[in-house]
Amino acid sequence: MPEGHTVHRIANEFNELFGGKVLRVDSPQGRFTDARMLDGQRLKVASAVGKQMFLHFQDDLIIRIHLGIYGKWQFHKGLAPEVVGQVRVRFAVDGVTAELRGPTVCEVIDSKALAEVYDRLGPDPLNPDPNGREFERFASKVKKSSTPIGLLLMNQEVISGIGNVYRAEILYRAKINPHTKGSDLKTRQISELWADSVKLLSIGVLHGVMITRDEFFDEDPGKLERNWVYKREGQTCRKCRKKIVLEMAAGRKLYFCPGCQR
DNA sequence: TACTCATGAGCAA
DNA sequence: TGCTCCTGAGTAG
Repeated sequence: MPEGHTVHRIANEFNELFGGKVLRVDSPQGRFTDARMLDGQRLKVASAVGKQMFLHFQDDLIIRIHLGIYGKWQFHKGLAPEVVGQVRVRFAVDGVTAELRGPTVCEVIDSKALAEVYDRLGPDPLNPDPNGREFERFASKVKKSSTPIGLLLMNQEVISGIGNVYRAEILYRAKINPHTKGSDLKTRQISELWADSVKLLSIGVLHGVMITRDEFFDEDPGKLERNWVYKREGQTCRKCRKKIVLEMAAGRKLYFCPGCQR
């Protein structure tokens, strides 16, 4: 489930399992041609911004990984398993192997290129600045834009880490219609969107799934009960009983409640 | 077995 | 806006 919370979880797991260690790196599929260059290097630290993960090795070697829709990580304890299917890259130490399949991006960059990636990305609710500067960046981009908030939340230059599920759920929780222009939102509403993003993504990191109903923040109720509107088109709203609507917006499915989100 | 769909994003028109 | 790429799960027949 590659929205920002998944990527941060994986980065945490990498730090626990591989941080400070010398890694064996190979590409069974053969498409990650830089695997040989990284093999035998020490991983300093893993970090994440939005949906992108960065593995920082010695000598200014950084692997940038973006899962896209299809990308997946699998961690195996014990002996390295036999390769099944298309494995882009494997990272291993004695007793642990991490396999990456189907990423949109898996490439080696240096710190200069990393800075350029950081510049492009909007603030990440999972890396909040205690001084509130990240919120200010988000608010200023939203206020200046005549684009609907439903599209702005999906734009990684505006806020990074939000995907289709959180987009729909965060707007529902804020009772904001996704077609509302960014510039028409009140500061209070933008502030609420940011605060709720911080909250929901943090819950997501904790559980590993996207739970957006407060009553289930402590325990996952299963995928049919986790959300308010996502994938619930045609079903009745859990609050106002109106039917949840599904529209296509910029090629992606957009779910909302026409009663609660006027 | 074949087809459809998905939590993403870059690019051309 | 539509096409393309990447992979695997679920479903129809």
